[in-house]
Amino acid sequence: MEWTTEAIDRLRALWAEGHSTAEIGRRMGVSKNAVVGKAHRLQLPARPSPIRRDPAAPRPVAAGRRPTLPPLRVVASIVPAARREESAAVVVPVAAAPAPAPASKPASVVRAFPRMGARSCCWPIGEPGTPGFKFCSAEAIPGKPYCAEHAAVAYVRVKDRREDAA
DNA sequence: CCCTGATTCGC
DNA sequence: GCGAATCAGG
Repeated sequence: MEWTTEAIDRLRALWAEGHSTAEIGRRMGVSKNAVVGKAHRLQLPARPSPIRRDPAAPRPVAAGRRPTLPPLRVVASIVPAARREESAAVVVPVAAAPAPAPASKPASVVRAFPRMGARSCCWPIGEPGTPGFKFCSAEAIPGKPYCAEHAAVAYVRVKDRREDAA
């Protein structure tokens, strides 16, 4: 979005008229995030925020962006099924997945992937891209990519994710 | 689920 | 600077 002076004027006007950020976004053809972002930068008068932010509060870590987890890119490609699990978040042993430089499929990982169709646990053991890397390979729960032991770790309820991820 | 605005930070 | 991702609340 190129914030021309005209666009900024319009944003200011709509903001002053009390439209919601999403509404302003719709009218201007941008996302509401773009609107709030720009409004914030312009230091337009803040709206009453629905959320409570204790100023000196123990903010989890980073509100906006999660800490960068390049590993998830690699791991996600290893265990795509896990990402589709409803209402669940995937937890992966971080130590097991420090992504090597390339974000695109490392051949070593591809080679290490268990034969598709073999219902063996896909839980990564060791470091992807290193010689010792392998998968758990215990018998997986039918319909899940992991054995019972690792499925218990891999699938956590989303609402509980914060506790675990913290 | 839908919605709200605020904040962070990779780009 | 931009804005998606994420937050937290209704």
